[in-house]
Amino acid sequence: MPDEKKPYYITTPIYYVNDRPHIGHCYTTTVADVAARFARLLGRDVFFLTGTDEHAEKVVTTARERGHSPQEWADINAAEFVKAFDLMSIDYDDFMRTSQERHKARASAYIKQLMDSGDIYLGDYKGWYDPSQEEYLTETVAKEHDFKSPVTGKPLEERVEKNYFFRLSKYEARLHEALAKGDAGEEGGCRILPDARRNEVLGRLKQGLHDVPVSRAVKEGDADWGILMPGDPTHRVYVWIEALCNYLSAVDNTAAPSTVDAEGDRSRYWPPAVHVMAKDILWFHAVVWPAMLMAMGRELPAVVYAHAYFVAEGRKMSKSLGNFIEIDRLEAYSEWVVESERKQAEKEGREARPMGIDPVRWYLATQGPLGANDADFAHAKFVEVYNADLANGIGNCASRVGNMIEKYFGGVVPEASATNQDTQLEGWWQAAGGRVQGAFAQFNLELCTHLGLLFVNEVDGYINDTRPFSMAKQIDEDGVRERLGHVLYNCAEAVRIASLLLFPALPNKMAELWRAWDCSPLHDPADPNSGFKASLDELAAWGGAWSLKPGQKITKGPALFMRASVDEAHPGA
RNA sequence: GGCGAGGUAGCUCAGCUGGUUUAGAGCGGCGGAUUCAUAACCCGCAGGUCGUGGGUUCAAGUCCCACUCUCGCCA
Repeated sequence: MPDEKKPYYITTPIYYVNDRPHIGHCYTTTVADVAARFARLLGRDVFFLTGTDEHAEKVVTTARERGHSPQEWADINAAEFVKAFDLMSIDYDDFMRTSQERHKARASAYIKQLMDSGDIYLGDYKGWYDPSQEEYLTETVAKEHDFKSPVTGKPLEERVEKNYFFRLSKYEARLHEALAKGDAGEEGGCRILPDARRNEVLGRLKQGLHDVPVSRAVKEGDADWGILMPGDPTHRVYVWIEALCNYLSAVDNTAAPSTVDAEGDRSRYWPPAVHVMAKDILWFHAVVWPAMLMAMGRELPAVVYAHAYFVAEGRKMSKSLGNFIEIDRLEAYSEWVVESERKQAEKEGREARPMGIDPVRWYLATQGPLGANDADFAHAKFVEVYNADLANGIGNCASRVGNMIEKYFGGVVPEASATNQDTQLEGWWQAAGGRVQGAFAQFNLELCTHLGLLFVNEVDGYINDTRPFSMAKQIDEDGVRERLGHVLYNCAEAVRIASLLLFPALPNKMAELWRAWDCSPLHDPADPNSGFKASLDELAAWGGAWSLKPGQKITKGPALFMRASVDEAHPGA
């Protein structure tokens, strides 16, 4: 037992609370969840943070339109995210809401520290103001519209306003250094992944850094929403800056009130192992945030991972096309009862079961835009991947192994080979199992997951080679029963080990398998979010303490994943 | 406009510093074998001008140039 578990802190962005949860939020969060589950499986002391970003001005406006206070409106929408992540089987450790006192107090303290050190100063902000919309436009947008309001067409006003700025320019050299160290994998560095994104940041960094505004002037009649600049109630902390602070505020035990008093000491989690996000907010996370941390004398996140986007049926998702894949659509998939399951259930005289959320998680985790390129969420592809990996893969394999043990050995796990005569599967695992740690260290979740699937393929091949079903026909002949037992033990043990690697992506279904096979490595077999009883190297040791024991009962149960057909009625419409 | 990535089998992609063979994998498709299993699993097949045109070299998806198309980042 490793007595010292290395902390692993992973975060998603906190999501804009005015949004409705959609596939983008779910993707980022699922990726983080899969990573967190792998980390837990590898025996790490994991802290997984997600949450909502609530202090935008738009929240005030929308709340007013709907007849709510900003807080009420934020409560309503934050609850939607909680619900969505619940649906996705996300096992986060904390859900940070920026309107919570703990965050406001700590974030405020960070800003004050930066003001005291001179890293935040009062300066002049020059910009193009659209009086009709009461907002500033960026230089680009202003130029695009010929310095006229995009809405009313009236001329924009060039305005100067007092603003607080963060001295980003001061940290240019140190940022270069930190990113270089991150590339080299050195301690204290900050690594940007994937590489294509790192290059973009580096390229932009070369053009030099300007100080960035970190406040907005408080206007007459503004709602009391957000965090005021410490010592200056005429300015509010810009939401972006404040939002970034949540990563620190969630685990900080120095600012008041510290986590020691409120949540328990979480300081061991800093710095984060990885911030996961979509590429649009990379700059803030890879440059502004690390610079702020430097200014505060804090350690930097080890990895900043910026994935690309999901598109829908080959088309970019947009409001105008109205083709956003919202949470309801993912929920519909989880409730999909495929035809083959319906028929099978009828035959067996049981209730047909929906496929659950795991197939959606699987698709997101294995087909998602983890690299620099966008990925497609298409119904036909969903069905293809579902059939190939889940129904024909782990589902079918678990089913054929379970069936043979039930049929030939009355559902009792047979004796393992004592003679070491058959090491095909065990050998495969010994060769491949070690790759999991390395792949995880590179944040290569696809490989981690894929290794589980490869092992399942190996079992399928082994069954075809050894033909236990043929042996069963001569089971009364000398030694056949014993040999058959060995073969099936190997199959079952290999499937058990594979299921460990598949668990992070398929927590519900693998937990179901473990219940059926009476071998749950979880503290509470009924709860896929309960912790592991040991770490992977122990749990997955062939014939080790956590292996299947001869004599234990295996129940075949209904198939984990029944084949779907692109032709049948589906929830994609 | 500036900087960057890339165009390889129907689809998604591997192919590092040029020469292991007739350019690979997965999925789909096609054919075969098998029956423990979910029309599944296993085995075999895909003949793709490696975006276009030049060039370097004994030898180029793999280097150079031009062109073209797609995409990303930025102002």
